[in-house]
Amino acid sequence: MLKNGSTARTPAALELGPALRTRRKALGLTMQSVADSAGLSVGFISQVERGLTAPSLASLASLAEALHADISDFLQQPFAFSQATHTNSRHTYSVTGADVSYERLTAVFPNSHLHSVIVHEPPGRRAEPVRHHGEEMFYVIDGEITVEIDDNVDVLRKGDSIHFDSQRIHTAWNHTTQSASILWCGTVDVFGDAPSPIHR
Amino acid sequence: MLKNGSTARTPAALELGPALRTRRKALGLTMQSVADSAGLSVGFISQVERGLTAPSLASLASLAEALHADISDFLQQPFAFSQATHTNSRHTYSVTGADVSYERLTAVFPNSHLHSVIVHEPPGRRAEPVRHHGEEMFYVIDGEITVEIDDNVDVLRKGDSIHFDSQRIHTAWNHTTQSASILWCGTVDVFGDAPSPIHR
DNA sequence: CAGTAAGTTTTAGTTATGCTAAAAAATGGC
DNA sequence: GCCATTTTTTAGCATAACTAAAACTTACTG
Repeated sequence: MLKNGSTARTPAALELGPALRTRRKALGLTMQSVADSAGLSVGFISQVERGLTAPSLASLASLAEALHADISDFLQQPFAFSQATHTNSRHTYSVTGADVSYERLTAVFPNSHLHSVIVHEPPGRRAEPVRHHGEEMFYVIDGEITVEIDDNVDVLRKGDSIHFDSQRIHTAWNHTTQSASILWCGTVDVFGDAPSPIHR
Repeated sequence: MLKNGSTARTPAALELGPALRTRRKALGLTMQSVADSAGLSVGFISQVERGLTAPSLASLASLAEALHADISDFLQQPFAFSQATHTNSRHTYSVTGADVSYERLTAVFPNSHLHSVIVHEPPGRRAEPVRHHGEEMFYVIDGEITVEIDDNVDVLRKGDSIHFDSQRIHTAWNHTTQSASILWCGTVDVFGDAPSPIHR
């Protein structure tokens, strides 16, 4: 992989070993005991922790389990950022054609996952059902909307909320005759900061 | 790995392929283009997506990058779940001693990362500055609060919001004489549903 | 429907590396 | 100093990660 240009910045790999070691130490365990409970050899643990070798996903899974952690705990890199937005000075997006508008609440920083918008949904408009990665949460600031997840229909009124796995087929619409304001929050990149999803 | 008792439940592996495929489809990409940008072969992509083979961490990293996603997005087992909460019927927590109260908005499903609460913050109360993994977002439903991130102080009023990396040292308090209601949303497990990390 | 182009699956093969076992080297009481 | 424990190093094997190319699908186009 080293000769492969596209992987030049080898992201997580550099941190993986040390992270595993830190975790093991935090639990006060010896390489031997971890090796045993993960079904691997001591020497190998040593190699992995020092980044001399990368474990297979299977081994990493065993390791994580032995360390009572989640695989993903070892594969992320931290970063710092923060941003506030204020009611009056918020930039509003409108999709041409539709009369929905969005106010963006979240910033983008390397590896940020959380995104949030206030959506002003006009009466009647109905979006295509979709499914994709991530999770979402709606909180109704004003008005009412109907949410359909798989075959489950729910009416949310002011102050209500819903939280679901985006892999379920979902859609929502404003069934009333007045505009609704929704605070949407999720792990899905709705802004297309990352090169945007192309739908046919 | 098959003979290894401790890995019996081979967790993520089973879902990894499909997850990658879902993501690729969501982006409207072809195996060829993904293969190219990840520096891998088409056939291999096919094998991986159908779970016939497991990619190495390095390849998985390239893949994730090509799919504009984070490795960890693919290593969690998806599960289907959704839950709505309604204003009147929401369970309210109160921490004994303090007079803050919380209304929980999110559900827990395996590997869910998104958590959300409505926090009713009484005047004056001030929490310890902390830093930890994850991201957070506040939205002020009612009242006002002061948020301090690193050395940056911000006053948020009704309708304002803030989004930040939890690794920055942060704290917030209600500087007014009236109660404030905050919608808090983040990737941090504030409920302690997941087995908690062991400190020291 | 034939013709072809784009996408995906299959197959067969090689190379690389994930991983082990065992020996060497630290580390650290007593 | 020595012995017990933990970690590092080395050498080597076998698995499976990965490729290239051919076969199969699907869908469009005149």
